[in-house]
Amino acid sequence: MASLGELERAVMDLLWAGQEAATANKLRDLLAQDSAAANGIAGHQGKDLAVTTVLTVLSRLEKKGLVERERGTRPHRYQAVSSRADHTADLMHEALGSAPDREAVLARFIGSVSESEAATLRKLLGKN
Amino acid sequence: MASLGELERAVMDLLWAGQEAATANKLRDLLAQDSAAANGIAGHQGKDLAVTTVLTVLSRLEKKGLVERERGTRPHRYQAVSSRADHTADLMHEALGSAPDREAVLARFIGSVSESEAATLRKLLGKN
DNA sequence: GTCCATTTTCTACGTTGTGTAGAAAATTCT
DNA sequence: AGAATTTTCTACACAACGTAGAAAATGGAC
Repeated sequence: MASLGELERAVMDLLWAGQEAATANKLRDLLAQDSAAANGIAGHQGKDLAVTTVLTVLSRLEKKGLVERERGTRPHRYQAVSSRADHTADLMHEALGSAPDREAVLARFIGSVSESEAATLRKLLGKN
Repeated sequence: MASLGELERAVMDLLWAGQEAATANKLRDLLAQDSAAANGIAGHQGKDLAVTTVLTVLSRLEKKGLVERERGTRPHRYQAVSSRADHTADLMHEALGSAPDREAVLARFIGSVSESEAATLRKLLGKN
């Protein structure tokens, strides 16, 4: 599937966090804020990227099928195709599917899950 | 963590499949066999790589912590550090851990698991 | 102890993915 | 139409990976 670079990931995180579709400019601003926060608010006014950079990344994410763009409105608006939870679950399935011995994988996986997660899983499996 | 290239993955698959530590030459031969089989046995005698290529890949895998080498014996012998099941389960945990909303991820994950896998999970989790 | 065959390390090149952005084209606003 | 905004095109640097030759290290034969 698609593994993401650092910036691609940051953009997806923003899209996943926000509920509405966002423009490239909006995303650029949010990225600047985030990086400022990351460096401690002191002075360092977080590297802000060129809008074209953000647009390039968005195009690549669109090509990878992770992002959808509304071409109708003039500043195009972008949104994640699927939720972070769905995407992450897909990644987990992808990993699981890459092994021929799925049962063994599940056994190891369960073996190293926290107790609260185990509880969550029991609940989820119980209902069916 | 470490994402693997195509050849790196092929080498790991061989190491995971075999129980004993293997030499680079042995792995080269196995890779040639595999690629021959992949192309249908007809003639195409599977591209065989230079041993140095295999050694380079093994070094990189060692640096990534996926492979361990015995330096004592003269043709060094290589083996996987952890089983494929362990490695795959680690990847799943890595994906899971990358999301802030783990419960949601688990819900999606369980939602798209086959019935037999669900059964396996119930068994592994003890409780009903 | 020297020479040869085997093995390992070092170095390198081509390709692809990603971060980055300027130049140019397209579109909208006034 | 002209100016401002937005999008596309093109490009470059850097890292990862597939690939392997050249050179160095090692072990065995004589």
